[in-house]
Amino acid sequence: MKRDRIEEIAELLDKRGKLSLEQLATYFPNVSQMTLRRDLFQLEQAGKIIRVRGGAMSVKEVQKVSGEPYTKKTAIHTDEKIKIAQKAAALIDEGCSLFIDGGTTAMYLAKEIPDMFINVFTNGLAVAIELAQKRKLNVNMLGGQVMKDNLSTASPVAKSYFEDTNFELAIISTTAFTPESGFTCGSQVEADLLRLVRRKAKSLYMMLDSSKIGKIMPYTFARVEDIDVLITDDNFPADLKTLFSEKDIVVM
Amino acid sequence: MKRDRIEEIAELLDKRGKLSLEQLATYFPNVSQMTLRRDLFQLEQAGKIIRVRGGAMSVKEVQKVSGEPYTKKTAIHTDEKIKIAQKAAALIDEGCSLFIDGGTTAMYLAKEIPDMFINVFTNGLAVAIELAQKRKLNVNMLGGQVMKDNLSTASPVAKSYFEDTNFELAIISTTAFTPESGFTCGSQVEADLLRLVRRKAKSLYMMLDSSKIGKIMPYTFARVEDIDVLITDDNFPADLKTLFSEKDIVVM
DNA sequence: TAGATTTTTGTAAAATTTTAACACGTTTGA
DNA sequence: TCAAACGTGTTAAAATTTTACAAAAATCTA
Repeated sequence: MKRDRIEEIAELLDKRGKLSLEQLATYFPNVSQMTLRRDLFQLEQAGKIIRVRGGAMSVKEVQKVSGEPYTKKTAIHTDEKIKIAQKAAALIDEGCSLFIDGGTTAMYLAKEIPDMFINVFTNGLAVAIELAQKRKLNVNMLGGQVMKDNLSTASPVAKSYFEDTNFELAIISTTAFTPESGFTCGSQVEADLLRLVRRKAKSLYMMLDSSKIGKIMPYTFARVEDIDVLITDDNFPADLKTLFSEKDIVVM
Repeated sequence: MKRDRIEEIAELLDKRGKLSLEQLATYFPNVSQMTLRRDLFQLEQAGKIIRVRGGAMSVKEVQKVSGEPYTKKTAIHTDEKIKIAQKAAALIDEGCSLFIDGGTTAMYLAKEIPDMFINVFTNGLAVAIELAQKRKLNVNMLGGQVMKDNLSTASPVAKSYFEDTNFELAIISTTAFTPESGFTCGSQVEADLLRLVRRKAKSLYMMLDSSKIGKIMPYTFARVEDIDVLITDDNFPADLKTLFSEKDIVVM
């Protein structure tokens, strides 16, 4: 039981890279934090993890040369995003061809996608690296100028790149949403890219964590009626839910 | 002075592996612990160290353990590669536009390039992420299929991408070299890309760590006479040095 | 060069996390 | 069966980190 738990913790850390003690505690509700602490201590002794203030991280994570998440402040709304990502990952069918954007939610989606034969296009550097870990999966990176704040690329040249590529599905996450302005983002070229993706894809799934509702960014890249499925979390307001449902958009 | 101190801290940590804040404080008696703390925070952001309770440890230290395919590669001959990267970084002038490839040596180069106003094109995902950390620097990522073994992209589409872009300098690293076959790599599309880069760039600097001498890969992308500067380590054989020098190629 | 603005630094309190100590139930093995 | 060893939970104490604010230094600008 102890052994099992410790192994589970090690696996979790390998998957997540880094976990706080509180997050660990939610995974193991029937033991105390002190016990988990002692487990972490043992794993540290074994050289499998590194304890950092607030929790621990897997050694593997550090070994990824410039691995992103552990430096980033991914702390915000992580759990919601992971849940959304899990829902989205479940919607992907083997053999399909899809586009994923470069946001942080997309990053979690990349982690959750199981290793299977699919073609993925992305404009996210971190997303591409994460996906490259999977053997069966084929990753295609969109080129362009790298945006430093979210590690994704965008460029007008993408248009020509897309000419010869096809994908059935696009799963994108938004940084801001209001019913009036629709889904918006902060950069002109990014909006251009996403609009292009929207037109290219047969279906468009949108990942929206509820913390982004009510925010408006300068450029609209999609409106409510443009999407086919909305993937969100439990805090999604009921009135918005009906708004989407009325337009035959699946909310999950 | 801040910059210097931070660098000193990074070096110290690379040497010692792990240091407590108190130990650090004895090394820097004229600044407060809070300042050191902030320095460590910055270094953590840059991905060079990991802060642990009580102090910090260098990423290198952790990386010395075993790891994944890409990681494994980076672990070998690290010190030589870093030295080569430092030499190469010193050759970059502010304001210029250059291409860097996606290899592991290029990764170290990316780390060594100071934050200045330059334009960098790269086909390396990890390289792009590393460069994106720098404020003044502008990064452009080449798109294409992601090669999982070295986290770089290559695609025939790159050709069209390059049509409107210009760079004076290309610094690329090779995976194999012999005087007869020249600089070779393992993938057809990668060779295509590098040949294209070679023709686009006014000057071509090649990074070659001596462990790669004598190895041959299937595709030649450059011959001895194609390059302008060869950047290598101290173990570089004297006879090869003369071979390059005879063709007016700077060896350093 | 003076003045304004930004950056860097120091101090001390507040918040958080970790450790230590002890008690209690369970398992193990003679 | 009993005792020793082990795993666990609870609490208080210790240590570390973060935050907030002010002062000093450096940089920029007119």
